[in-house]
Amino acid sequence: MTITPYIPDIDAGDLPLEERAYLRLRQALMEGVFSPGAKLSIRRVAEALGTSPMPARTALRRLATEQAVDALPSGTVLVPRLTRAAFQEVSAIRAELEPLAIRLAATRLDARTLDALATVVAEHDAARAAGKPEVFLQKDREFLFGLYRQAGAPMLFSMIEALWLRRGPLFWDARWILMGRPPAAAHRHDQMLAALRRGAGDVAAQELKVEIERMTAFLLEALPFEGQAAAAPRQARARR
Amino acid sequence: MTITPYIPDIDAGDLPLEERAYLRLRQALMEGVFSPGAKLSIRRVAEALGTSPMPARTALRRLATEQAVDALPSGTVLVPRLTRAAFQEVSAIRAELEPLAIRLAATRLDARTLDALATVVAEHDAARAAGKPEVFLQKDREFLFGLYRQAGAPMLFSMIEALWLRRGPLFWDARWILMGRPPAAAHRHDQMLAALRRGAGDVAAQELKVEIERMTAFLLEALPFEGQAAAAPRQARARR
DNA sequence: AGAACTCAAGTGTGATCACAAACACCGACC
DNA sequence: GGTCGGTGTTTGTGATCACACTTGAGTTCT
Repeated sequence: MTITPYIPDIDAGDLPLEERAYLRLRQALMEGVFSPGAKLSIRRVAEALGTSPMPARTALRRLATEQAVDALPSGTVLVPRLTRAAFQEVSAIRAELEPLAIRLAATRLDARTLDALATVVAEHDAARAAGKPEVFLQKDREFLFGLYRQAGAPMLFSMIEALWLRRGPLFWDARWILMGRPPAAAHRHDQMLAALRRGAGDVAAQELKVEIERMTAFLLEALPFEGQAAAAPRQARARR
Repeated sequence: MTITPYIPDIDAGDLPLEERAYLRLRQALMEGVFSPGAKLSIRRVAEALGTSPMPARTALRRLATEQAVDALPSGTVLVPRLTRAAFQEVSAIRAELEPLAIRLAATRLDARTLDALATVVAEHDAARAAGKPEVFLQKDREFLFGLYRQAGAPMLFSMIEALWLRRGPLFWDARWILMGRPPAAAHRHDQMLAALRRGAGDVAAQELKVEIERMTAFLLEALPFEGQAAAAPRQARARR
């Protein structure tokens, strides 16, 4: 069965084709366009992108480097299927890095940014009330990354992005479950904003850490993880 | 002046040329073979690697993706020159991730591994006494990464590697300064091992965090960041 | 009928080529 | 002397092609 996935376009400026291919695939991955376990063949992706295989090849290799996709020994690329252990690992790293980003951002936030973020939280809650999981998840991302961007730490930012990227396919499956959580337990974004307004970066960071750990525990219960997967990284390949 | 740096070979098994190119460049970068600010042209790297430009191109793009090198808008790749802020950022991330790795590893260490690591610490001290900075730094890496590998967290491991990669060129310049530090203040590896032997992973993690923060503070004082490096730019051996 | 084999289509890899933009160098000009 | 402009080179990009390996379906043999 050869599926040719639809890959959403982006508002590409004059970027090189390779860069555009990379960004488009990245976006598609984070939005859960590909189902876990799907095979991403170079030629087929190129076809879907409307380019020659070359840009698709480099883009896929780059994604494999940051472990956003898995690469088989043969070089074939698969959409990762997070195991229980891998999910726990991603969450543990998030629980360290994202609070760090909050602490760094706390010293640089101004009132205007805080107000903008409060709006995002309101939209987030509205999306939950309206039963729109896509908007719900998007606003969640928007709030947190809006905060992380203020940290002024580009490397940290891209590392966090990579973690979310890897988590993407899983969260797409979990979107209904996540939105259905009791609001009281669901998010602490209001409390975080309040802490940040009074300059208590450490408190906000701790709130976030708790939120991540709580959601992780919840999903470990709620989600049916499959036994095996998360292909091993490329090793020596048999060649005779 | 076209310098064609010597790039050390690796014990490549059967890997594709692109993968080998990536690993070789990565290794060279971490060992400080390239001086900060150097321009890495695709064709020249390919020549030094003995391949066509193609594998060199993909390898450089991959390194740029994980921010191990800097990419100009034109696509040209430069060896990063760490600014003061970037060095602080890398250190702050290390201070979160590496203790996490220690905590994860603590529950999985066995006596044999601990003994092997104790040997590495001994060699580390011997290298300091003998005044061999290359061995000194190498043993330091060997000890810590030997520990991190035991964490059983592949994604965390490769993120830490990426941080060291970025820090590589800087540390090469700092090798004499680092080795000259008073031994008492220099490393807490013995204390870490002792803590791990009695199962106190949190204590070991805290030791490491303190070590990282202390070394960062030390280097922020000792290294001339904005101007040019103290040591004469290490010249790569001309090849041809 | 079940298993091993065969073969053709599909796959990733890497070299080569064409092209446009960026760059460096050197002379002419103010 | 310093600045500007033109020109030849070098650079990154992307398409195309050849090749070896993998894969899977169809066939044949036991």
